[in-house]
Amino acid sequence: MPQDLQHRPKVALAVDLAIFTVREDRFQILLVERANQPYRGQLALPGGFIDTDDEDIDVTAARELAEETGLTADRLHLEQLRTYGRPDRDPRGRVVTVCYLALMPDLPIPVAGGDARSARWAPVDAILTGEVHLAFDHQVIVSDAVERARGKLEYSSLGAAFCPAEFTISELRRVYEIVWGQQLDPRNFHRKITSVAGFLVPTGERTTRDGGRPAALYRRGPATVMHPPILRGHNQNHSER
Amino acid sequence: MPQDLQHRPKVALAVDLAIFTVREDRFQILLVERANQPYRGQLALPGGFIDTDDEDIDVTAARELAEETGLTADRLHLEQLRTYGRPDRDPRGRVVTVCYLALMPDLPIPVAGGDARSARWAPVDAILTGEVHLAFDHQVIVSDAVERARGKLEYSSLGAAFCPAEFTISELRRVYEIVWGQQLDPRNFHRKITSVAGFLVPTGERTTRDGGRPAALYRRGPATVMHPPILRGHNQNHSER
DNA sequence: GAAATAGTGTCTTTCAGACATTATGTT
DNA sequence: AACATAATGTCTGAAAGACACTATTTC
Repeated sequence: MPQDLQHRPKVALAVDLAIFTVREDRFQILLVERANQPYRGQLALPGGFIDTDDEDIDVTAARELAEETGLTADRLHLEQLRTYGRPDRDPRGRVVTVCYLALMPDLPIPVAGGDARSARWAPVDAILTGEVHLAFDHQVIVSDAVERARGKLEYSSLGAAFCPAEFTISELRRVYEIVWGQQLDPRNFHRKITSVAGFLVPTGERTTRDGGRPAALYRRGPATVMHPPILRGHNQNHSER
Repeated sequence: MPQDLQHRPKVALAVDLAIFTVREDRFQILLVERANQPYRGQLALPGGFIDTDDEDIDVTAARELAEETGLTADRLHLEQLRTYGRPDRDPRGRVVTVCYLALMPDLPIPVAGGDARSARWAPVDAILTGEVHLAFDHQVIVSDAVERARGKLEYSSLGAAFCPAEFTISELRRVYEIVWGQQLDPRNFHRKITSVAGFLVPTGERTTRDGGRPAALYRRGPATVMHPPILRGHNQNHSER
């Protein structure tokens, strides 16, 4: 049994990103059109192979996110999702990919990154229904990522990651409604979200950008977890599965 | 930009396992003593490099679990935890490891697998406190794995994964108490756990192995998620973080 | 004024937490 | 009988869901 790495089989390791936003009243994900084979011309998740040996994969993901969106990782949420390693997932050979989940607000010029590939937003529904087809096993990855993102809204302050730095309660509620595809009662949402200490910090400012009575502006507070969580309806299967 | 994998830098890919059980009234994890350098003689998580190119990493994890415990993966719970890829985590060079979390009941001869390495159970507390030191970054991995396991008990039927095929409500409650390090009210636990449809299926049998009045035996039902969840006390920080 | 949205309050039901009581076995 | 644990029931308080009402802006 060899003690060094020379005799170990090695694999190509990729990092892929599922970058979500809420844009034009829809829950959307950033896709790129592949410039090269395989799957040339098809849509896929942005990502790439790891190329430096002196970099944590979390850092690689953050760097690629910055390349793709022009945003540094400290400005938005980035977390590891899962690693996918089916041997047949890439026709070129064994490629294992570590996937990350990122949530970002709808910023003016999020796309058109440094990369030459053309990036675009696509509604997640179109992918989940199979209406839009993706390269590799990215369909499955998107499905997992959406489930993770939706679940996280229940107990974390991550909904605010889709909002600009300062936002109103209504704007935050709209994010929840769009991501979950479900209407929420404005009064109860307001009560629930403001009752969590440290979750939202009022800026003191007000805005009328949503029309009607001016709404108080908030920014994200230090608290990240909500306990107990907001639950999205009872329409989920409690029993069977 | 090359289209094949020949020019891609590759890494050695490992699979490590965090195998938990409840044994002798303690929450324990399976560790092995390393037979080779680096960290020879030190305790570490069981695992190894992927050696076949035609195998999903999930399958690799299941196979190694079987080698280590003698149990097939369909008998116990196995899920991917996270991938760790700090460049300095292995002194031999770049090794990325995909870690898995496994939960198993306290079986008669779980250890003494086919592998030559000596395996042993260790209380997780000793690792979390730093009392027991582990090789590589396995300390961090165990910490993440424990947090995942504890959290999963809140909303899933995974507590039963620590129990034998047939178990009483009290035995299941003891699992929760030991994993969470927290006393639970027997009456309330009974009410809560039996109220979830499809969670526990009564076998019709009874046992007196716990003393006192005979308790009904149950086995795991088809339902896997509990909604709403059982919460472990209010002693967590709801706000700060 | 009307229309729109923000924010507060109230009522009801559900459920967690605390705890009493009864049931059924062993010694 | 005493003892141990199982199982069911009751009470209370907190919080979710449903919804009425008031407040403050624009048009």
